Amino acid sequence: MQSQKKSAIQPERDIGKQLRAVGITPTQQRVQIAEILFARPQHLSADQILASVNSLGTTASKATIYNTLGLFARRGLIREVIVDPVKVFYDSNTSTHHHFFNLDSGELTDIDADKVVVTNLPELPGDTQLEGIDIIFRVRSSHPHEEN
Amino acid sequence: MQSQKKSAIQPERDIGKQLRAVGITPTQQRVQIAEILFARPQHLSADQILASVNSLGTTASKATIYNTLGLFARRGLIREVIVDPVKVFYDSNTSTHHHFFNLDSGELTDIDADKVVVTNLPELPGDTQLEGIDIIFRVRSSHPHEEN
DNA sequence: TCAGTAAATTAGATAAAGTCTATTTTGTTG
DNA sequence: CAACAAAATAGACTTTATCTAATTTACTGA
Ligand SMILES: [Mn+2]
Ligand SMILES: [Mn+2]
Ligand SMILES: [Zn+2]
Ligand SMILES: [Zn+2]
Repeated sequence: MQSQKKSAIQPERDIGKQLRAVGITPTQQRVQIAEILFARPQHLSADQILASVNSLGTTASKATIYNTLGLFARRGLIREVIVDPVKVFYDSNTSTHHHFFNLDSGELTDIDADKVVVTNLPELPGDTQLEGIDIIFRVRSSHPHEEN
Repeated sequence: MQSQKKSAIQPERDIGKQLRAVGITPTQQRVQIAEILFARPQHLSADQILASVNSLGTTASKATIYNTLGLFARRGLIREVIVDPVKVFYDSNTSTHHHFFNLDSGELTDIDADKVVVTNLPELPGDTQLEGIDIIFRVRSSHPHEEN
């Protein structure tokens, strides 16, 4: 049993492989960020991720957070969701799906792709190719709404 | 023909009525902003509207631009479109429709509602009411795409 | 082991969109 | 014209995100 692997769970290794699989060198910071995001399907802002990383042992700078999130998104490990005018959400659920966005709470919720069926599609503008379709159901918490 | 209306076109009056119809006092600045937006269906940023207003006779401050756009949106005269992470688009087309968003050029284009048919709708989360559905087709100008 | 190198991280400056506050301007009404 | 309310304004401020120049880390090959 000398030079054998330890039997303890090594999630870091797993994530390391996941990152290498898409050509990303798994640094300490990147692994931390990935661990947070990939723990479960969720929607986090850069700020939340920064806070989360720095609440654990290792810290990462704001610049690294943004660099890493951009890199992960370009490599398809996460998805950027633009629904809130003030900040981007990073979505660790990369399967095709849609969103409820609660305008009152700012909460973002997943909708399974098969819950929404789009039958008729428009033809694309000349010389463009489709990158993706975003469907957002904007909802309000139903208490008597004001206007003005 | 003494106290009769002049025969010249008076678009200001028209816009004045449109504003009053939704309970907005038509001030000089608001009318200017409305004239620019309502000239045709289009997607403009606050910055573009500010520049446009100030290139004409009357000027308006940044604060007034934002106040007015917010007011118009709340009263349903225009629609806010959230697709670009860095700025909001104000859409003078308030009929139900969807959008192409060209990620390369930042250009936003309308899609008639009847070009896209959504057959299956998800049930809303408990105690929320639907405010609207946004469907965005993200496209790229088709030249060999880079990654990294 | 260690020098050499490239990749990654970092602090902090900077940029841009949008909001807020205190003040002034404008318009209305008696 | 006086009194008042609504609207506009300058500029300070906040927040998200990017950029830059310097430092740190990690890998490679002798
Ligand atoms: Mn904003
Ligand atoms: Mn942004
Ligand atoms: Zn999602
Ligand atoms: Zn539109």
